[in-house]
Amino acid sequence: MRTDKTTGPPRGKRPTEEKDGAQPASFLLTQIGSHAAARFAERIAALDLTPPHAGVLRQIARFPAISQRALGARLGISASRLVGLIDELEGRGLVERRDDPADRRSYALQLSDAGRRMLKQIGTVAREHDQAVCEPLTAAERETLGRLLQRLAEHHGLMAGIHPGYRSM
Amino acid sequence: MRTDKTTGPPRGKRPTEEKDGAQPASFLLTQIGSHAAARFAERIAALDLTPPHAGVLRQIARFPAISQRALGARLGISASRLVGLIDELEGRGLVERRDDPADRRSYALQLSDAGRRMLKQIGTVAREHDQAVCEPLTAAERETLGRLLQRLAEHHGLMAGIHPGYRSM
DNA sequence: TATTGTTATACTCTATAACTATA
DNA sequence: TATAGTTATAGAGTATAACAATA
Repeated sequence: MRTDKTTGPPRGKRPTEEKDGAQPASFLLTQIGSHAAARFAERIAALDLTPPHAGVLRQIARFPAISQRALGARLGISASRLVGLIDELEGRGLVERRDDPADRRSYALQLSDAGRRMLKQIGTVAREHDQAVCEPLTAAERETLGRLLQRLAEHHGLMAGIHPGYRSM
Repeated sequence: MRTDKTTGPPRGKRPTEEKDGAQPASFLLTQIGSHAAARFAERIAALDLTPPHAGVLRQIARFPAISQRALGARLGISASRLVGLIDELEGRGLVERRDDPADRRSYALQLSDAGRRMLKQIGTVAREHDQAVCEPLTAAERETLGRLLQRLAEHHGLMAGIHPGYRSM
């Protein structure tokens, strides 16, 4: 028997129109995470790269001689899509497709010297980005935030460099 | 004259292959935020809704009689895209396009009773989602995380219900 | 017969521009 | 002339399926 107060907007307290008090943490995570991803994409666009490009370079550095297939699986990117990404990076001399002596179907992906330099620049950009994102927090607060987020990431099975949202953008 | 140690993978310490110690908070935010968004999308799919649908319902509840144009601006969604979203919600009897007496070009969007009930269900799902996301944290830790995230959101100008990533998915 | 890289194809999502009816 | 909603169109991004070479 719902009492029929259907007309107005009496949801909770509605303190003001601009800010609700205390949103759920999960909502804030989605919102800030999306914002952070967009800002990072803007920054590395200055290097003529997209987030997927950066992810590819990082993973090749981490696992030299990895095959395209394995790399795709690791990043959550389809093999067919990876072809284009590697094409672009190879075309710019950042990545090399060497022959895999053990299996002539596969490539053994390697970073070139230029690729390693680019990765260093990405690191610099990433640190600047991190500074900007965490700007309003003290060092101690950043430490606290980092620990809590790390716990969440581990709980949800999110591993190291994998798939931070290599979609769209 | 760079000493030529170009072959190996001597980046930093490389403690193990599976987990790096301490990733930047910004990266964790992107990763967890993306994960949380995907999980929320899964949950409301059980209500036959997408995140943009939920955002539309929430904003109409918050600003009854809002026009489509204003709603789109508020959500960061183009006016043309909003047409389809509202069509779907209206087709399911959740939203009503009433005439705006002040301006015959505009609609005055309203939630129906069914729309309000649906919004309640979304609220329930959202709470379950929040629980799941924050599961490994104690109540005190959730409180701490929430405060830190709120500070970040305010610093970056992210307002209440706006654009938590109503893209793709 | 299975797998690697590749290509072809199709599908989803979304925005921009053009259109109408009001203002 | 400008604005609300709508429709048409086009572009970006991505995955799935088919294909050739190799295992």
